[in-house]
Amino acid sequence: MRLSRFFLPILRETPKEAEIVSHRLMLRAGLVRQMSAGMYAWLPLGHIVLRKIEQIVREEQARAGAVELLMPTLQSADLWRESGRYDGYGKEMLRIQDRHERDMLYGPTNEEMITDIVRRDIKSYKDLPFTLYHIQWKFRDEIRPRFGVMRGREFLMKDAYSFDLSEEAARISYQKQFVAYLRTFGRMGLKAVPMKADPGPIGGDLSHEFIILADTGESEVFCHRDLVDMDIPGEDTDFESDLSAIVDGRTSLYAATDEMHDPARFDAEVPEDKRLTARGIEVGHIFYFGTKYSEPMKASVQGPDGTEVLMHGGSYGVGVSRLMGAIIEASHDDDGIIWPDAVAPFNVGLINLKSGDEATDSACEDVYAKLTNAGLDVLYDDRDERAGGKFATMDLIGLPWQLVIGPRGLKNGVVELKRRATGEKEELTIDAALNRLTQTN
RNA sequence: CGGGGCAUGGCGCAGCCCGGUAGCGCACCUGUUUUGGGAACAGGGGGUCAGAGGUUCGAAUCCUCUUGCCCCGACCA
Repeated sequence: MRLSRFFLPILRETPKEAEIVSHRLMLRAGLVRQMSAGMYAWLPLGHIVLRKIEQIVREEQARAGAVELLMPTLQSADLWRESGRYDGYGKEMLRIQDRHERDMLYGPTNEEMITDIVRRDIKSYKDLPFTLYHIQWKFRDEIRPRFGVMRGREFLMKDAYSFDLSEEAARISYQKQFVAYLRTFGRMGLKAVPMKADPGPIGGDLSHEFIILADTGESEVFCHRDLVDMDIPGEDTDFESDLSAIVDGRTSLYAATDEMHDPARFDAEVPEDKRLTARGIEVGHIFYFGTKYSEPMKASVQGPDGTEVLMHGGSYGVGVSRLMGAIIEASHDDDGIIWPDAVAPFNVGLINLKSGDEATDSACEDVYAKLTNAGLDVLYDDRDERAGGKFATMDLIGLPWQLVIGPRGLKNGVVELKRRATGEKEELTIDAALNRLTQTN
């Protein structure tokens, strides 16, 4: 992509409404613009990152055996009356009427709808188990939206729903999502700690939140220090095998959010030098809720002996749009964002130090074509701008690599390659730079 | 919803107390000189001063109401 033809409105000064660093940087780097309280337009650069995050979520859901579908954003109130949540959900649910004055709502979550879909066609225990998910916009009419996309009213969420014949079987589905989440967040360069959580209005008796430690986190969390730096399960993890060892390895150490925190247990179970009290950002939340929805909505199958058995359910959410904020909170410096390689909107920023200079232009065009042909996503700053502004822009938007080409270097046959995360700069020949970039990406 | 605050060009702000018809920095456009880590000079474009009503010869400025947004608390991916 040529920057001269892209839409990248960067801000030199910080809009005053942005308090936390991720919000400031998202506005400054041209990722989002606020349209009204808690609702954001995703500008091209932000949209690319959103898609990258989604893609990682998809790949790990597939690995765990979950199947994607897509449900509507608007739902009929009748389904929620059936489950009993229409009155219980409160003002956070945006309620609307269509032209026939039918009660509708903008879905804050989809347990009812997925249960309705499943109950219509699944009649036999032989069809179980399965897990369905979608990545769809949700709306929760938050009392006070804040922190940019971290607590918006409209937000993109991955929500998965498992259906099993029994509680024991459902716990296996739960474990698959648990491990999938470890991999999902790990691939984004995040250290996510699963913590015992309050099931809240979704209901149920088994629940974990996945928390990113960050000073600007909304909740206080308490955990065993060793949980923070645990390795993520490898690509070769067999999701059809028993995952208990991986799950138990995390859940056996103390970790709790403030509403579940038990100071006495914390002190008793965790040696003093391993006690970690910090703030955290919730990026995922998983629940096992048994027959909470299948019972009122009559979602059952016939068992082997011919009797009706209620399906046991769980639901598993990832805040996809929130993750972008969380990633930036975890990875930035004074100059701007530092995207982890896996979610960076482009692999390389190519800086032409002297647009209009024939030799420099043609060297840049050549490099741009070669990198693009090699399958790399390149943002080529071909604008007729001063060098300082180009460097500042590239640092702000945080692409993993910056390749700098100017007439002075070309005279000596070298270009500069900079790693954004470390600030390391290296002068090397164009061919060496191309090799380095194509081999490491 | 309770408490606090803000609303003036794309962004950051001054002007308001003490009414006289809008200004600064950055950004943007043109030209010249520049050009290797946010250039200089000259010229220029852009504003229903959040909206409505009122007071007044005259309102960004004073009064009333409304709306939007932000911050602190209770809720959540």
